[in-house]
Amino acid sequence: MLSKKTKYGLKALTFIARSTDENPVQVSAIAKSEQIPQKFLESILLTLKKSGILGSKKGKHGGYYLRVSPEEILMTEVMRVLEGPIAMVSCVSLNFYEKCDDCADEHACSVNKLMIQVRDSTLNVFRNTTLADLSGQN
Amino acid sequence: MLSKKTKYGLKALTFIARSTDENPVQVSAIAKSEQIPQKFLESILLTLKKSGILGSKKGKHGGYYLRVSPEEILMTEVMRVLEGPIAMVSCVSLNFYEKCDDCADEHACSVNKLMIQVRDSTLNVFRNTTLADLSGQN
DNA sequence: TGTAATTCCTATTAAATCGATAGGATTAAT
DNA sequence: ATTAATCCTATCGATTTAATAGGAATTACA
Repeated sequence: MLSKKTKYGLKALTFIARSTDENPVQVSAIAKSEQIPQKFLESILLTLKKSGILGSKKGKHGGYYLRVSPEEILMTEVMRVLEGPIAMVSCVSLNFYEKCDDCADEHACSVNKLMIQVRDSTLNVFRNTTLADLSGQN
Repeated sequence: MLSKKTKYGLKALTFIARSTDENPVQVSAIAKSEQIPQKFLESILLTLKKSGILGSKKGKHGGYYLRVSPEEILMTEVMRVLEGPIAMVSCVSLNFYEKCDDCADEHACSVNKLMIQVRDSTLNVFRNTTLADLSGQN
């Protein structure tokens, strides 16, 4: 299941992408509009900032903004930052690979084979979807 | 992430599908071969039995067996029994649908749109994979 | 220069879930 | 009867998740 962190993060990014204002978007505005607990949202946007997807301005009239245009923000990147590995088992993860301890030979493992297919089909979606698609700018 | 329950369950089903023995397959044999805690595996196989995928025979020389041939056992069914919903959010689940409380209009929700695509691409894999594929009988 | 408004940071908590274990009841073969 | 297997219920510890709390740092602007 998708974590609320990811769900809130995606909604927030969509909100920011849709904003036409000159000024950066404030956490309070997003929280109110999207019904997200503000303090929780703060920490999520901070994560997105540290990963380089968002930029921020502190102090009065501060807030968050996209560092690049929505068309350039791929779901692969967003999902990895918010949700972690895209693969359902780490032994088929491209970016977070780890060997299974209970599995001698990966290539002989039936779960491995299945999960590679799931990973690839999911990746195919995320690689072909940008924030612009989410925010309806295409 | 895939739960260990599902991972163990898939491995166990594969093991049973590969068994050429006349007699049903015993939990102890699977546990030993696949390095799965036996008591945990017991409860997993029981779940698979209650769902109708496995049959069982009690008492001495008892064990578990497939109720239909591997080619007829779809991953959609197995995954739903072991892991639950295939969708990442319940508002796009076909078999476990639930409305989001924080979301007024589903069709206007950017997360919803994205997760429908992920669901469909994952379903496409599970609908086209049977236990026979996992156990290498094709 | 002071005050208000905002992001930034750390710690804590409550609840839920997961993985595993324990102990025994029930059933069937020999 | 005895043995060996599934079946059933309950519990436990660890981890993760979602959220809250409190305040430090920074900036705009009067």
